[in-house]
Amino acid sequence: MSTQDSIPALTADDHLILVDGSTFIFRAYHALPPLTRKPDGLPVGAVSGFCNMLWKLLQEGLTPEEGDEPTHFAVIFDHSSKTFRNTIYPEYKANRPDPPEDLVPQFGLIREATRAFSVPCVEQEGFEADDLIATYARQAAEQGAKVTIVSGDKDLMQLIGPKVGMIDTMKNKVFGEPEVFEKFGVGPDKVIEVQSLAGDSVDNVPGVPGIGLKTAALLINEFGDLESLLAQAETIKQNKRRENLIEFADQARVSRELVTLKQDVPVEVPVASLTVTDVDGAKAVGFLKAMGFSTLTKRVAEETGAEVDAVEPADFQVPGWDVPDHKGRMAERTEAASGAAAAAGEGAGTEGMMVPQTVAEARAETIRAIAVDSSAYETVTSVERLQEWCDAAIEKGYVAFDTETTSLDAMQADLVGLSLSTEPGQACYVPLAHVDGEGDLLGGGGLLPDQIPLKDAMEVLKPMLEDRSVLKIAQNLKYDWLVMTRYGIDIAPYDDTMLLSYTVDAGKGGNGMDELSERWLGHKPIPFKEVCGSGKSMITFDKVAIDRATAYAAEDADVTLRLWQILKPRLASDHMATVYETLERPMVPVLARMEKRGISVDRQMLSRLSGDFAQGMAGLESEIYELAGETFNIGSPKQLGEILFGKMGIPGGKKTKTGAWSTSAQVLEDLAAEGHELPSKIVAWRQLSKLKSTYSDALPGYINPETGRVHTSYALAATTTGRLSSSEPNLQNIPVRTEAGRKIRQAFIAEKGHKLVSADYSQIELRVLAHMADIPQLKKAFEDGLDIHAMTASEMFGTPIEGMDPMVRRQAKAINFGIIYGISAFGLANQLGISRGEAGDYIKTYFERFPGIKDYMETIKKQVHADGFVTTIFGRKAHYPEVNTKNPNHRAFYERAAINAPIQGSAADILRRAMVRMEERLSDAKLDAQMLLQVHDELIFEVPDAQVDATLPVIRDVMENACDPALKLTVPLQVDARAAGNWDEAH
DNA sequence: ACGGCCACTTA
DNA sequence: GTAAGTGGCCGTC
Repeated sequence: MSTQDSIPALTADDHLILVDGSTFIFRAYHALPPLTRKPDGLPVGAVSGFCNMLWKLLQEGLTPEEGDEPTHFAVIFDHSSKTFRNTIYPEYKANRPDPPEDLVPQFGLIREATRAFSVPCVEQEGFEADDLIATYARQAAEQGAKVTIVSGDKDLMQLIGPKVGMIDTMKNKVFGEPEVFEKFGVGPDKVIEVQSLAGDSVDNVPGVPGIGLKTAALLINEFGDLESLLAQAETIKQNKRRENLIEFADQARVSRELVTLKQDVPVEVPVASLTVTDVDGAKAVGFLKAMGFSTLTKRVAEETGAEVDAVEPADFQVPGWDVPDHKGRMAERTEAASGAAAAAGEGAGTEGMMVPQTVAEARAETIRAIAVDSSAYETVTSVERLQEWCDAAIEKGYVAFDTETTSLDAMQADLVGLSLSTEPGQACYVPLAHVDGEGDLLGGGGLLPDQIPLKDAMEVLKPMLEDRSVLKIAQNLKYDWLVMTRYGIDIAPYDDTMLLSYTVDAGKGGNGMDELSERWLGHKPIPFKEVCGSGKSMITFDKVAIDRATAYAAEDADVTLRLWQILKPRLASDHMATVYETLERPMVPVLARMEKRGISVDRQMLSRLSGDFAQGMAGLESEIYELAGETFNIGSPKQLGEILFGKMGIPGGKKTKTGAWSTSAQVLEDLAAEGHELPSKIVAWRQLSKLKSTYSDALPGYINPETGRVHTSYALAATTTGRLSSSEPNLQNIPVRTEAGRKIRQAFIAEKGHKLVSADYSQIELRVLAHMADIPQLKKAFEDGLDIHAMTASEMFGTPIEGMDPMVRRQAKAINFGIIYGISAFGLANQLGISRGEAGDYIKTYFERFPGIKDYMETIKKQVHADGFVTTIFGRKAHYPEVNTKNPNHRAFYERAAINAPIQGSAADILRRAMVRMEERLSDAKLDAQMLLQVHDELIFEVPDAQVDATLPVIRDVMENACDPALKLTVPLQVDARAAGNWDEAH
């Protein structure tokens, strides 16, 4: 090429940076918080991340050291989705979903951004960005220059070599040979071989079935490369592996072609022309101003000498973005600047004048810029230093804290240490009960030196942790609250980062600290299992060496503080402060106390039941073996399927997702109805087996040896809808349906001299629906105290409520439930055992009788597609980020979930309101009733015998009026409450 | 030892 | 058709 001759070649002094633009966009979009431009709501989160990274790289190179600045620089993009790889293998990247709607306009914007910073922007028809990067990297390296690829894409790792490095700026991670080895189990030169075997589900590279990265690395390390392996495949010992390697040899060869990057693309832009030129300040500032990135605008202006005020924001079209659609919402948001800066502590400088979104983003940007360095933390070993940390917390007015203990079960956990952080990057760990982890032989386990005596530490900490003017910030505070309360400390006031995240982002992903840290800080905290191990070899935290414990524990406090600074301002920007303050935060001590109280179970009774169940199972077992003509494992659906549909030749078996015979209760009951004897015995056996293993056998193991009671753990941030969940043990699914099951429930008993009171809302979800969808007939029926299912049947079929056929009522009941679940003809047909057509007719009739319900459903669907979330009557949000998927089945699923969420979630909100008020109302009435359990529409209390009559009305009153005064529900709520010696009779 | 699948339990 | 959690089996690590 003639141009190449006129430009000097690269030299050993040159440094070429190649930014993988396409993957950066996706990564930035998902990793960074969503951010929209102020005036029109144009999504610019990924653009912001990109500009910050680009500017940093241009300024500093890869390290802040001198001499590492790039001499050559380019951002490489994919041109279109079809490349030469699709000719080799049409399925390549075929299962890639379409990019999210709000990401599309950012593709063009990032190209604009690149040009605004005067950086070459390269893409080429028929080739992926990866191929261009491979080609440029090879050319530059051959000319002796240093090359750095900026990407997190593992597919580029094959390029790494002496001259070619790779860095993931989003995760602040440098990839060299050791990192490649860690990821693929081989060096960069063998990455292709491993990938061709392991395949890649994301890119739809097939590989060889049954071979993952681990096995692939093993094989390549043994045989050298793919072809040698395939040539010697016969010698592989493992049957399945050998067969697959032989059968799928050609598939592996195709895979190898797919993953091999093309290093000889006839590039249209020569590598030597990718030189760095000075940033044109006015041009860059114009772009940044147009985007509304105030922090970066200022920084770039300072560095380039451009006058911010003198530059007009750049004007350009953004394809795929409709401005008018978003104006209304944005205008509303702008008004809500209220106290967002104060919300997160130090509201410094200009923040007070910014809108909440901008505060939140500016905060995130600043915090991300401070590196998390787990070697920089302090181990506090003296009372004096601890006092200084507490003073610092009091001075600041807030402190992040975290406890380290001997157990994940807060009810059995002993305090081992505690960490504090008052500003990002600064944190300490206070070891209190670490013991010698090594010398078991010499009776190790002695308390290690240089630890503050527990009692002295608590004396220093207590005033600060209980100080009303110091906000304590924790991740999943309920745990720490339970631990600290046993040491006589009542933490207040507090914030919980897990609940903050749940409040603003429910449905977008988990709310655990590690996940939040990666999502918001781009930082992966030290995993617990790297400190304590896992499984059988797991050690308790008191055996962890103190320096290691400091790195882990102080990092948790550091990360928690950062998350708080990022998430707290979002309460204002997202209008979620009331939800957090009335439905989330106050639940922490309420649930903690319920967990602490626990509930009594009758151990003897459960043990007897286990015996009874075992006997019943044994009887059924022999009958089953007799009928089957052989013994087999009844608990194995696979073996059972072979007996029923293979050996016995019964036809009509359904398939499960994995293609195996379905042996679900539904299938077995259908077979029983056809006159087969075996299936119903299997169903009966399975029920007994479940009752025995999950309940009568397992529950006694949860009895706490100190309290003699069972303490469940409630998760506040586990569901998308706002419901709680219960685990270890799950006390929200204790049997009630069958006689045998109710025996389990009878084992939940009141303390001597007490009764259990169960108070449950009647039809709360249908009432909520009647209110939200504003259905006159339903509301009237609830006001008149009618049988709602009978009334539904009467409306639909015109039959009088008096003397109604129970089967007709049953059908109406199924439809009512179906409505709550986002009805489909398929589901209703399944439930009622009728045809899809009949079910469709029922639904049609229902919608004709209750047109408001149909309107409600359509409105919800529109909302979720437009906003990505739906809301409950109290403003809780449930997000469905994938609802706009093209897959019709998935789409319909998310739509049903979105229809259900406001109904289920509003009911959950009402329960939460009742729970938050309950304790005070009881104590005001001088009642000693204790709230023990919550089961979605039911609360269980333990009440002194003498107070039962006085307590019931109070409980009912609180529950029935739980919406007051925030909201006037247009249907009455009805609560039924009863007292008895055990849960079954109270229910 | 761990994870996916299937089955069962609840509201 | 919605929302959850647990236990046994069974294949992979």
